[in-house]
Amino acid sequence: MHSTDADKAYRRIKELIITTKMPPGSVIREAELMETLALGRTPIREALKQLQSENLVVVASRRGMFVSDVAITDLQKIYEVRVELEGLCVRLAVERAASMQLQQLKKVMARYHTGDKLNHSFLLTLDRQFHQLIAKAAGNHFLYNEFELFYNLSQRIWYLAVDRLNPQDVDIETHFKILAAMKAGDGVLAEQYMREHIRHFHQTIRNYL
Amino acid sequence: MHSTDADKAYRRIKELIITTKMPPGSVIREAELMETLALGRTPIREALKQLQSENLVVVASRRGMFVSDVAITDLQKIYEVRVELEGLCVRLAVERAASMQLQQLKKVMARYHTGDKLNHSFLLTLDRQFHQLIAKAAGNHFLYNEFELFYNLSQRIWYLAVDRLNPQDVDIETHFKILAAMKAGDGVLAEQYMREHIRHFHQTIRNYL
DNA sequence: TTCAATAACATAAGGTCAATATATTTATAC
DNA sequence: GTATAAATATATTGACCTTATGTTATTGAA
Repeated sequence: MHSTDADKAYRRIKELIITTKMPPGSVIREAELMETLALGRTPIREALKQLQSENLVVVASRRGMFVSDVAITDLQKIYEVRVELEGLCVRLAVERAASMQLQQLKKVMARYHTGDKLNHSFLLTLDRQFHQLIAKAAGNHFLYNEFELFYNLSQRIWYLAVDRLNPQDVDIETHFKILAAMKAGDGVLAEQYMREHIRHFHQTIRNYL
Repeated sequence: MHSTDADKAYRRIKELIITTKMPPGSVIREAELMETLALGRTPIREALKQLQSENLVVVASRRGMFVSDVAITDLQKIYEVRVELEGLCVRLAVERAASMQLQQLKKVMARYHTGDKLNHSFLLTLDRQFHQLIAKAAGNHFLYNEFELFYNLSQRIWYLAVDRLNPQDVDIETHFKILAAMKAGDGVLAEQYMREHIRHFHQTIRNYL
């Protein structure tokens, strides 16, 4: 399975934007990215166009491209959609998740006990995997696409505040509650925990911003 | 305000796909679209790439592009997300809608009384405008983007069944109930009606499919 | 009948040229 | 001399066209 240059460009630029290595509002020069990534104009352009539709890049016709800005109000807007989306995810996951998928969740959470609880990037990876597995387990690829979009937007804002954040701010504990509710087959409770978890995440960031 | 060729191509091809003039599963040839739309290869490609990210086009690398297929299960998947998304839209709209936006809704609904109730395309236009106004009134452009995506997917399936549908199947009545609840400031009730409305829409189509 | 070589075809990528928005400079009027 | 406006230079994306590459179907021989 070969991935195209356009896809490589897409993934790399997306990573740069989410981690704020390309900070919000900064100018994007096609020529610069062509050099940096050692790729042609076409794949770069396609990647940027895709990122535009994901609200990570803004294109001003014949003026320039920019990493999309992050308004203070964006956090609220992203949060209020994430809560619904991922609430739905976990509710559906309880109905549809195969036992294998629950096992995967358990395995991911087991890493929490062995890993470095003070390492930001470790905790973030864990959180992403957890949410991704649940979104996958919902068995709805349309929903999964939306989940990815909003999780990315959310994560970028997290990176904006990362220097001021404490590791214990990452609320991994609720993951265990969610998982327990899922195993018990209680979709309503699992959703409630998920909503709390996401609300906590966003409120923590808001306090530091 | 000039729109680019790529944007024109995007809008025209999207319309062709949603109205099933380009039916699900059919082959898309870049060269053919270049002739039909009298545009170059670049804008066509950009449009198709964008439509790919909206689940309307499937690109098989170096093999061909296709209008995305519609599985029977897609209706359910799209429905279950639409219900949440638009439920949230109307709930937020009740909190945030300016009085001008409520007036616009009223104006759109007034057309229902004067228009041709047996004309499918008229009713569909009305329905779209109604849902769009509410989604806009929610004051969250991230959410609005998602709304558009899922409404489009939903509408395409509607077109698949249009020949077997009766005009009275289009449940415009509930629009009035939603509007009334909105004016009364009852977000919970408005959301409940919206969910019913969307459920009704999808169940009707399912019966004919 | 099966497998390998090849031809045909479609997208992927590269590079050039064109269009346009913005900044800069220059000329003119007051 | 200064301010305003027109003209021009520059920078950046938009579009086009050519070439490369990979996939599939076909054809022919073992």
